[in-house]
Amino acid sequence: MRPKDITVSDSQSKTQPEPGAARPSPTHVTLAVVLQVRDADLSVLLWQRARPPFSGAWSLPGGYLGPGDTLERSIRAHLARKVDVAELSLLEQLETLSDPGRHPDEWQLATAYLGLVPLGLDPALPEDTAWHAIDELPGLAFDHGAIVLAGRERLRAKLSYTNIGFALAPTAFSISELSAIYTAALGYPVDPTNLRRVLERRGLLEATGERRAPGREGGRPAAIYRFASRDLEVTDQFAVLRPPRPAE
Amino acid sequence: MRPKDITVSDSQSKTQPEPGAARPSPTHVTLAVVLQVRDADLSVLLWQRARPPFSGAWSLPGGYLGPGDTLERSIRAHLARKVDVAELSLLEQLETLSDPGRHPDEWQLATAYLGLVPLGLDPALPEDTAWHAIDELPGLAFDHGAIVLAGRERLRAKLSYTNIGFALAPTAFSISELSAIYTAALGYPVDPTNLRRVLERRGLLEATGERRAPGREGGRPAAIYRFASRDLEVTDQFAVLRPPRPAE
DNA sequence: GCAAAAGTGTTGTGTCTACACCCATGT
DNA sequence: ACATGGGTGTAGACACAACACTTTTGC
Repeated sequence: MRPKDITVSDSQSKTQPEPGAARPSPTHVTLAVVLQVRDADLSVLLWQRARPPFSGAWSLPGGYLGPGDTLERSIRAHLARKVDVAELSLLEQLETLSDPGRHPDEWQLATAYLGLVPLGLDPALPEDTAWHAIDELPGLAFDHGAIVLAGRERLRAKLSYTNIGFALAPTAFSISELSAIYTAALGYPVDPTNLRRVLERRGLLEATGERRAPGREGGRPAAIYRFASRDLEVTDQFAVLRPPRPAE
Repeated sequence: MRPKDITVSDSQSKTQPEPGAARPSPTHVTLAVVLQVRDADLSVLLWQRARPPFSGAWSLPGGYLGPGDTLERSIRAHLARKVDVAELSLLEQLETLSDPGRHPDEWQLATAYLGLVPLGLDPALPEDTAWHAIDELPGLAFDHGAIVLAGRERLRAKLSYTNIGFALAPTAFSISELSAIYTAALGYPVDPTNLRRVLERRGLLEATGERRAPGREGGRPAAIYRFASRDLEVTDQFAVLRPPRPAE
C-alpha cells in the first residue's frame, strides 16, 4: 500500500541521497508577489539577481525553505531581508509550481505567496531591490512573470467579493483616496460615489468623524473613514464591482 | 545576497545532509479531494490507512512525489491506483500545507488537489477505498478533514462564476438532472427554471435536440442539453447563484 | 462670487428569484 | 380524463452604474 517510488526520506529503507544527478528529492523555495499602489500604479517588489542562472534579471524575492519552517514563516523571513515585515498587511498563499524545467540547474519546487503593503508606506530597500509598475515589467527570471500575473488576478478578484481593500489602503483615508487605490489595482476607473455605497452597504466602512483639511485650492473637506475590520473576510460570496460599461 | 539558511542543495557549499534527526529537507506528498455527486449527496473518495500513523483512519488518497515528477503528474499517478484517471473531468491545485506538526513522524509538505468525477460513472475501487457523503464524514487522519472542506468550498464558489458544472455532470443531461447536481454540490435547492436561464444567458448550455423518454408515470419528455465547453472557463467574474431567500 | 473638491439624490438597467401558468406524455 | 413531470411567461427585488445636483471650503 506504500507508494513504491520513494527514494530518500523513507523511514524504513534509508538510502544515501545522490547529490547532483537526478536528485531524488526536490529543493523548495518560497517566493512572494508583494504589491503596493505607488503613484497611482500597482507595483511589485523585485530583486535583481546577482548570479546565474538569469544573472542580472529581475526576479521575485524569496529563498530556500529552512529546516522545520512552515512555508509562511519561510517567506516572511526571506522578505524581512528586503522589507520590514511589519509593513505587510496581508500574506496569503497563491500556488506551488513544480515544472521540472522551471529551474535550469536543479529540481526545484516553488510556493508563491501574495503580499500586500498599504499605500503611503515607503520601506527602505536594499540596493538590489526595487518597485516596478506592474504594467511595465521587464522580462522576469524563471516563471516569475506568470506568477506576478497570477498574484494580480487574485487581488483583483478579491477586491470584488472580500474586504481585501483594507490591505492596500492606509488605516484612515478619504473616499476619493480609496477610489484611487481601487482604480490602480483594478486597472479601470472606480466611481467614488458608488464605491462608498457598496462598501457601506456591506458594513465594511466606518466613518471616523474626522475630516481632511482641504488643499490650497479649496474644496469641501473630505470625511475620513477606516475599514471596520483589518482581517480578510469574504463579504459577498457572489460579488460586485463590474468594469464600466464600454461606451457605444 | 544569497539566503543564509540553506542546508542541502546549495550548489556552492555542499554539505552532507543529516538523515533522521531534524531532517534538512522535507518529504513531499500529493493528495486529492476527489468529489462526485452520488445518490444526491456530494461525496469524497477516501482511503483507509493500513498502518501507523493513524492506522485504520480514513484519509485522502495520494502519496509521495516521485523524482522528476510534477505535482500534477504525481497525484494523477497515485490516483490511478484507486480510480481510472480517464474518469477525472477536472483536476486543479488547492493549496500546499506545511505545518511541521501535521505529520507526527516526519517533516512533510503536502500539496492538495481538487478532482471531480461526473455523475453516473462508478469506477471499480480497491478494497481499502470508498466514497463517503461529505456531510457525514468520519474523523480523518492528519489535517485531511480541513482539506476536504477547502475542496468543497472551492467547488461551491466556482459553480457560481465558472462553467465547472460540466465536470460534475454527464456529457448529456436534462435540466432537472443538472439542477439536482447543483443542489447536491451547493447544499441548497437550485431552481431548474432559473438555472437554465442563467447558464443559457452565459452561453454555457447547448440543446442537443434529443429528448429523454418519459418514465412509467408519464410526464413531458425532457430536452437533453450538453455543456458548450468542457474546459474550465471563468464566465462571470462577478457572479451568481445566490442561496434562496430565507422564508419569513 | 467663483472655482474646486466632496457628498447626495435619482434614475435606469441588468440579473437574478419566485411562482403561476402552459405543454406533452403515460395510464 | 387526469396525473406527472418539463417548460414558459412574468412580476418583483436588488444591487449596481451613471450622472446631475447640492454642499462646503479657499481665494
